[in-house]
Amino acid sequence: MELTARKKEILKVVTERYIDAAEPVGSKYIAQAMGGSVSSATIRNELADLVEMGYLEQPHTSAGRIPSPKGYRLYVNELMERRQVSDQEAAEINSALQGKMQELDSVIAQAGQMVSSIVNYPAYAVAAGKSSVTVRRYDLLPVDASSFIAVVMTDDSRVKSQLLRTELPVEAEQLPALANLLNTHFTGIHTEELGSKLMALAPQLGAELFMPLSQTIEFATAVIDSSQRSHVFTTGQSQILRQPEFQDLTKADGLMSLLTDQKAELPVLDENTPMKILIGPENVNEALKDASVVVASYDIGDNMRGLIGVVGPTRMDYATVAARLSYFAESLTKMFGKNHQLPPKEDDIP
Amino acid sequence: MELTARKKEILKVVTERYIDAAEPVGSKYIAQAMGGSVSSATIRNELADLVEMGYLEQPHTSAGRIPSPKGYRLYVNELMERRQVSDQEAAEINSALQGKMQELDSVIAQAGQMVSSIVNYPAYAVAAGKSSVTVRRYDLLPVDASSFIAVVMTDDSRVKSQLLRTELPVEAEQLPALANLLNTHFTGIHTEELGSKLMALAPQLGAELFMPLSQTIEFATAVIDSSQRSHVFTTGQSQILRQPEFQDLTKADGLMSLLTDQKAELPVLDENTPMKILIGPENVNEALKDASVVVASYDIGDNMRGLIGVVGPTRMDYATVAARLSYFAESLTKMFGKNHQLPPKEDDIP
DNA sequence: CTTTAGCACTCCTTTCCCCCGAGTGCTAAA
DNA sequence: TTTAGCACTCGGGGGAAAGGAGTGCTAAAG
Repeated sequence: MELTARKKEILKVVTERYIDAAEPVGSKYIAQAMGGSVSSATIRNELADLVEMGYLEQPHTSAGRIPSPKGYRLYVNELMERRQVSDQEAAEINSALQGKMQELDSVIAQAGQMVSSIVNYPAYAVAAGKSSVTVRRYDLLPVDASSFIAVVMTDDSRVKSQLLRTELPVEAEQLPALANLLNTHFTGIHTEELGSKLMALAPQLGAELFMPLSQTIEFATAVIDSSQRSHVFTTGQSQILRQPEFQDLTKADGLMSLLTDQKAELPVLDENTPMKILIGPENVNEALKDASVVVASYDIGDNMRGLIGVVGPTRMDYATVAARLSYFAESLTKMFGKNHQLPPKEDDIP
Repeated sequence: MELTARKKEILKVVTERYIDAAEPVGSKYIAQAMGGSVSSATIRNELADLVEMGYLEQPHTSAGRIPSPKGYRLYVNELMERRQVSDQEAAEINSALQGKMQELDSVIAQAGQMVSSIVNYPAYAVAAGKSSVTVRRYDLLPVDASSFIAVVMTDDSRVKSQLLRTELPVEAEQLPALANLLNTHFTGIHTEELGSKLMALAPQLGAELFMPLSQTIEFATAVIDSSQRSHVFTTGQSQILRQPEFQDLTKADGLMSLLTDQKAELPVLDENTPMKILIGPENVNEALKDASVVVASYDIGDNMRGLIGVVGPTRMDYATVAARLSYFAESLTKMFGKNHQLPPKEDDIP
């Protein structure tokens, strides 16, 4: 059977109406919405076809129709009018982004919050880690006899520091030599090698040098780890309780757990994809089978990307969410790009 | 009317039964639970008294009784058997705490997670900030012509660092002098004074010195701010959906919002109080009026305290939660105390 | 071949009612 | 003061019935 223009129009009307009202849509409404050019009986014939073709579903015999995931997919791909954010929305987004230039993770988390409040669904923001981070440089600063500060700068320009306590006293004079050792042997290499290289060097060093060296390496490893790990921030979880489809506690529970305790399971985006819409069963995660996700990415700099996603019912307002989300992502890209350097990055501990 | 021993026993039976079953408790059950020494009719007389005295409530005329907040309060204060954590529980807690010695905020957030999974209620953890933090020391490290690293150490022994980009080139040779300036004029003073002092010094400095100075001060201000701000971490929110009393969506929604988007509203503990139980209407926050909170504090060192709280229905199992929470808090205090110094603290960005 | 009016039919939802039973409150006796 | 006895209350469960939105089919019209 062929998907005529009229069938598509009907599908569009059904989808948009269902997005709005969360109730099955009847033939009479559709006929009216289409300007009354055809009767409801004609519509009913078409509806039967659309059900047969798998674009619509019927909760029960005498109910109206709702879009199936396949129907949503077609709607999103072809039928949906790509909305533009209004000037007012754009102004709101821009003003919200103003002066928010803080540490990286904080900006990212706040972006999530803003998106959630803009679209009225829960949102999540991922600070994607670079795949392989190495240390570019070490500095050691004397504090007192039993402690010093280690400063580690990574090749993605993050700088982290920590106060380290030593068991044996360390002479302030030894620190430059130690730093020199670190900078010659322990820069530009991956985590695993750090340990082995340390072991290789161990015999040549006395305990009073080895200990602070190993502490610094341990710290550097932690820095790299946290730099590589993606942190996920979520907000607006309570929004899902306000959606009629999640009045059913079991569904809400699954989603809620996902959004609070299993954030890492939330869908991400492979490189080069600016935005993606995942509808119901298209999601891999079980808890998301009854939900949809819109996720977009933005550039941060130094080959790094941020991710921002919105979780809602399959019935979610894709046009609006997609428009706002992509505008938002673009704004973030611009914002990070403007200071054509990296933004002043700060340590990122979740 | 007097609160006889038997009345108290009845109140205890009712409370514990209700905690367990979440259903109103009838006179027959109580008579049986008390060993059958008295008849249900006698119990009914007593129950009527207890209702009159405000310790119990009756959902409707022909239903059993449930404890009122006042009843819970008496139960918690007097009747509840202070539970000890079992050896097994203690072992679990201890093993969970092993090797978790990471950065401060991370430890604290994890503590919240552990508590939540131990008690099966949502939990929150607060990293309480010190009231007035000042910078103890500055270091400036050269990077290249247009950037340098600022390292700031606060008087609560946190060390933070950031890469700062300058607009005008900075000579590496100027940095020590600049650091010296900072260390003489900008240590040990509060945030507000930092700015004014900077202004006072401005006329004496050229732009190529003033800019990096002011950037460093700005960074120091941010460090102090984030050090003073309390960060709240929450987990296990989805647990509340599993409580029968929160099947009512509106109540669940309020609590959920509180636990996800208004964390700052969660009750804290004034100094010197090791643990507190807040029952239903005793809570100030509207969303918590139908819930109870058990919150405990532990010592971190340097006069700092951490807070850990559990949110549940008023019917929550106070004895178990309180026992586990206080054991947990004590364990944390011990853990932080063991390294009688501060644990290696790391930068804490939420 | 498509569209349309007409109409019987389906099935969900709401409402009402009735009954059941747990539990009470009261009375009167032990 | 305690207890047995008993009438009474009230919420909850289970149909049955009414209501209504919407369908599917048929037959006629375009």
